Amino acid sequence: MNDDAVDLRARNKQATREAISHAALRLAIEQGPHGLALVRVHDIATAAGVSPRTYNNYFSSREEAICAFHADQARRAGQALRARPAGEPLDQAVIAAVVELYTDPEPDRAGLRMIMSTPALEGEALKTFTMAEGPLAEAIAARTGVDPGRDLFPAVVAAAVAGAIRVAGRRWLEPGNTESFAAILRHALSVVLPAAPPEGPQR
Amino acid sequence: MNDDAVDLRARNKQATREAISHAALRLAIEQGPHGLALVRVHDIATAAGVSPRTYNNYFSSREEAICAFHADQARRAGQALRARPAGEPLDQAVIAAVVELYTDPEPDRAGLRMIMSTPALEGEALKTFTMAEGPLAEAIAARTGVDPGRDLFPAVVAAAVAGAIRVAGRRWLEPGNTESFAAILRHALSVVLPAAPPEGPQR
DNA sequence: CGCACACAGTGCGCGTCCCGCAATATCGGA
DNA sequence: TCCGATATTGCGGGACGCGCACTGTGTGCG
Repeated sequence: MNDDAVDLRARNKQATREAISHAALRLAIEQGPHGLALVRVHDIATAAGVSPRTYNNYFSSREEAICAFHADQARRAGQALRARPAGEPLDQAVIAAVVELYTDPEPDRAGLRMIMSTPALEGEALKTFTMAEGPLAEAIAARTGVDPGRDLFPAVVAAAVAGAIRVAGRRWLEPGNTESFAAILRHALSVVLPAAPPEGPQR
Repeated sequence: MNDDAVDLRARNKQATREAISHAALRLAIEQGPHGLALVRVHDIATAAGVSPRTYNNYFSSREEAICAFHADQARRAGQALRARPAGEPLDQAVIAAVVELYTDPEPDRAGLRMIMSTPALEGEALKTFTMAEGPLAEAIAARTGVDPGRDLFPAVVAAAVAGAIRVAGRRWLEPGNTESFAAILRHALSVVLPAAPPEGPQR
């Protein structure tokens, strides 16, 4: 959760965590959307070079392991927004932050498609996505000067943004699509982001 | 005029389905948010008056059984919107439809709180919520005359609406809250619903 | 320089779950 | 009333999640 780990020990831990997660995703992709049940824990552990028991020390379900990467990335949404210049309007700041976050490494089409077309994985992914709304909402609150405890605006906008990202991802994966993910993302976000913070301190 | 299966057999099936689901939710509430693991399949089945194997014929996981009610309700979002008068503006129609859908039987606080404070259940609930976005998006598309295959507007708005409902639910459950669910719901929806369909047939 | 400690990795075993298969009970319709 | 459809159930296997205890290695202190 903290990246200050200069600790070499923690580094190895993180490395094996990523190794397991990566192996899980890779095997899942190999089996295709309908073969999740065929991805045995034993296979994941072997592919990652650890024992099945160790795998279980890091993740308590295949879904969790497979979606770990997206979870980590989603967690960065809040700080991505905070990194935008302070004067920037909310809508532009959010769009810029999200586009940057989700296009720096162009998302893996196969992985995304795998997750979005597998109910069990989709549930896990949605959970992590929702978890990321909290930090994002706080960042929005900080930028707009709204008290998140008093007004729903930050949380609702954060949820809407997360939803727009999901929809954009879905569209991007559609067979006949030719547009870039960034373009779709901007379009989707522009639908919900005109939302303006409540005027004045009323209500 | 009736979508109720004239088939009496299907009725019984639906009845036992609800019996199992209801029993599952009740037991889960009894155990509290941290005792989901203590709700054994055997207990649910016994409480519902069926065998464990039958329980498994209806649901493939505890989470699914517990969240079945919310799933069914979420599925009605689309038709709730279609039931609104045709001339009504999109924002008012959606707000009216959603408020009606989620306040006719006032939601069960304990059940909602149970689900939202249990990660495993939350994932399942989010999945069902997301599933409901499809029909809702189609209804929005039909009302606005937008082709959902060409424009993201319907899907994005549907996702935003679902997000707003979630946020409203969360706020409603907060300890110090005194407002009615309907009021919170209207407020949350009003943040994202100013969104207007794309002008003209461009893009 | 070495030692004791903390902690990641591992093996084992138990309890539970999910589900395919096949037999049985039950109910609706002709 | 009887037949066919299907809902329910029992059984058994494969897999999983996790607590517990042990081992081996890197860490920091004396």
